[in-house]
Amino acid sequence: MLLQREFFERDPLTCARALIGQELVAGPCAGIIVETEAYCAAGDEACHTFFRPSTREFMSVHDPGAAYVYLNYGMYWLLNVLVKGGGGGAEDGFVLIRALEPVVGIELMRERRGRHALHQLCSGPGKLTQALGITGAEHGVNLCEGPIGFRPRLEHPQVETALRVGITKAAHLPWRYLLKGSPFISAPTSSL
DNA sequence: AAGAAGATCAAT
DNA sequence: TTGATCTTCTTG
Repeated sequence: MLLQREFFERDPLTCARALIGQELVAGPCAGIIVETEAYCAAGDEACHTFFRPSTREFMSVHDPGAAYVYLNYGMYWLLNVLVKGGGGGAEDGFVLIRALEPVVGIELMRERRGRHALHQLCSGPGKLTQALGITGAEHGVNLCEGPIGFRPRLEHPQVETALRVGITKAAHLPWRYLLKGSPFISAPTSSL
């Protein structure tokens, strides 16, 4: 059973934290989410809605739980989930899926990635989409219906926070969430 | 029409 | 530390 709409009817910070320890499933592959980041539609200069009209349009026409997939640096697909806590302001936004612990379909992930080591398969937002076969073709699809979606997994994971990775604007906000002690995260944590 | 910026990654 | 590579948006 996949996580349903009501899970994504919360603000980005709450959702980003709640997704840690859950499983991301994509067809024959799956992994435990060990790293996410929250982006808020209002008051967050790093969120695409701040400088991209097309992203604001995307938010307005899609339901919570929709996949927001975009090409970064001309090379890598990044997967977000649209969340809507209501109000159309800071309660709405996106959660970026940044890293997984590979669990199912590991051989296929290895083929797609061209890497063998477990910790090199999904330890970054561009890596995990490649490992799971997620591209722009999935942009806009709803993740509550499969074949891509989220499965409940860990009951009470220990979650840590840190600064978001790779951004220049609003870089001081501690909106990165990590599964405590996981060796599968994308980068060392930065101090707050 | 042209340019800049960008939520990355792997090789040097 | 650097190069690869392309979409979106802004400026002329």
